[in-house]
Amino acid sequence: MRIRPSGQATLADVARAAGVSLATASRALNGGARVVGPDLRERIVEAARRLHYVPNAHAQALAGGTTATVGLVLHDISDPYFSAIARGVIAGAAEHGALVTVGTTFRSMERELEFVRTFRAQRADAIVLAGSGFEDADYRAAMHDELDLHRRAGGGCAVVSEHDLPVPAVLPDNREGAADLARALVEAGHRRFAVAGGPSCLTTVRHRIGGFLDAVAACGIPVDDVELLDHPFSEEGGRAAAHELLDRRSRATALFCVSDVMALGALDVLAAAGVAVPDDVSVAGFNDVPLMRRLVPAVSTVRLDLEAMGRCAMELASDPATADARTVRFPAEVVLRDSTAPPVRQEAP
Amino acid sequence: MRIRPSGQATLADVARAAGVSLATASRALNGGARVVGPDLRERIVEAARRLHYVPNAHAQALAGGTTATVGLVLHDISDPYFSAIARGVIAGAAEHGALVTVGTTFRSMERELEFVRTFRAQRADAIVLAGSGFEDADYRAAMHDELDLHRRAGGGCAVVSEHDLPVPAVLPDNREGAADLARALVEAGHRRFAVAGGPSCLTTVRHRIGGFLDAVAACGIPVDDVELLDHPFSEEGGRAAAHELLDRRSRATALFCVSDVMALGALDVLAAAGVAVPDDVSVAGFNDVPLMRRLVPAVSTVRLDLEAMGRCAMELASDPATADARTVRFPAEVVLRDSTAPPVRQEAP
DNA sequence: CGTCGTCGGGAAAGCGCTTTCCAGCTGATG
DNA sequence: CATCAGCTGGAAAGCGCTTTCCCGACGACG
Repeated sequence: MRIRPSGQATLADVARAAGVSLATASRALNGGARVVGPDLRERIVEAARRLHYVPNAHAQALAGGTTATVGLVLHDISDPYFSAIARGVIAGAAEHGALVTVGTTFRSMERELEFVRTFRAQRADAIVLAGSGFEDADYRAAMHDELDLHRRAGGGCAVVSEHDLPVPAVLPDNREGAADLARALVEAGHRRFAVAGGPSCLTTVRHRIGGFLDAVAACGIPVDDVELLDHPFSEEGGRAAAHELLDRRSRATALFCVSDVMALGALDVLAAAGVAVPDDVSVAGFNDVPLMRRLVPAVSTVRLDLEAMGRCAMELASDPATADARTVRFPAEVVLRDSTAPPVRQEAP
Repeated sequence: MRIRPSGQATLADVARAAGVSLATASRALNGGARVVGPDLRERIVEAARRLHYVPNAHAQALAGGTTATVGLVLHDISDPYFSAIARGVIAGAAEHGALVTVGTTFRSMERELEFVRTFRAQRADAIVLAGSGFEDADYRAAMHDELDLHRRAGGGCAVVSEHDLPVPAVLPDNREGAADLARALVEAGHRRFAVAGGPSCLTTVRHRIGGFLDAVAACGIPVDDVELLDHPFSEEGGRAAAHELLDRRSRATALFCVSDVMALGALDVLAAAGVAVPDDVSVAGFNDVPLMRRLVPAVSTVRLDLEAMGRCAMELASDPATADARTVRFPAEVVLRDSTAPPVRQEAP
């Protein structure tokens, strides 16, 4: 960005000021394997303070081969889903004394790959991919290569959510969670469903929809009767889905949104259209982002412990014992609140 | 964290594979000031791809003196206030081709200083401090020194919210916003106020409370009658404040929480205690974090364009012309929603 | 009293890259 | 035809640090 005239005191300056060699100064300040005489040590530390010495992390990384940096790739940091995960990752990294660099992709495969390359260039100790993977053969192959090279160079990595990559992964029970939700809705008496899903190129979306449909089918309800509303994986997408639902005068009694933010958008539109939730239609989301509990009606959803997942991903990525692709599953627990209820409308035949 | 056996292809490998010198390889891959013959260039790029060459960012930084990195210090990334600011900073940085490294302090002055030092060590191009500063002489002096050294070394920096430091700053109109809110409440008929504030060592808190009290006083209401509830600057703090309010059987008709997350906590407790909002007591927050609009009742607050503020801070921090301490003010706009209304309860004399 | 082991210190070799400076070549010019 | 720009490629000097290897000094020991 800008030219940086060094201006900073270097270790050589400190060594000179203290009247010792570079080696001694380095040892005194980093407390390496070797010990430095207490008197010299004192003098060096004092000189460093006097000169406002700050080691150059790049030089250290270059010379020492270590960085204490982890790269985190996610879609959008202001999305509560990702910021919860990020919190976990950052907390986990802090315990390792590492810093987290964040790349936000806004769901672009290219940007995702680019960030991973950048993190490789930074020689990040670990790379964590949050957010689901794309179901795209080229993307998967490219990402596979990148991560493979990264690991071969000694770096760790982990993904949150299904990526279908042979790397350590934190896997929420998307399928099961969605299936449980479906069963709960069927049990409550629902027979006609609508599903608002994001772009089906996202693995997470496919799994959640898949789990939901399978369970519905298992309950003896023809899957073809389920209305699929394909819209972006965002609040705006949720809005669009609700609009489509209204436009086609859907007779669905329950709407499953594959993510809470989509549910948020849908609820907004439904409320504006005067559709009562849950009386006219039940609505459920997925993730149990903090605010779902607080809305009126409180939104039914499927809970995931996002922060713990982030932390776990960080552990997996930094654990050298994870050379093999280990996998940690996280349970998804259905939380029924006020936005879902048995269908009450008398339906036409 | 771990030892990194290099394993990666280096520029030297690429040069050798292409049968050229280091210099040429570097020039071909970075498109520097000098041109490389198209045939050689092609050969080099091809070799780089074949070897999966990724430049070592640390070596580049060390040799070139440039990093394209910005350090962001904030309290908690999962707090919507900060994640909105972070989004702005990250977006701004992306436009400069820079990456953002995030340090979360959880409101610890020591950690804040430590992160700034770390970012200096990384030779970050810019350092952005989000979240308000602490009103602590030692902290201020230390931070002043750090930032001064950083800038003297050619780095940029900026702060969001009042820090009382001679560096570029993005200043929300905390005082005015709180004062406007106070006036609006007085106009609505309120006379007895309670203010839930975070620790008064935070500048932001002081300004918001100060602005509120000044305006109240200017309306002829004795400031001593305003109940000050001093609790942490968090949802938990908001809860505690509400509890205190209930415990002391306060007769306040309006509760001003200095931040939305505090209001969130307070509303939760009030609802649980059967206190009706706004009928029994009006509640207002500050920041207009996305979800405030969605709660029932929708929460009155003071809007700040957080993302724009983050973006602006990034610009200030990266603009070399900002050597002098420039300041950009952001307006704070009162947004009255359903959580505030004229007091209706007949009050005892 | 000579020798060996140990310990604190220094010299120097890189880590991987950018960039200056220099050399060789081409083509234009007097 | 000799000379001089004008280019393109290479050699090498760092950037600031860690770490290996070496060396001198000192106490212990035979």
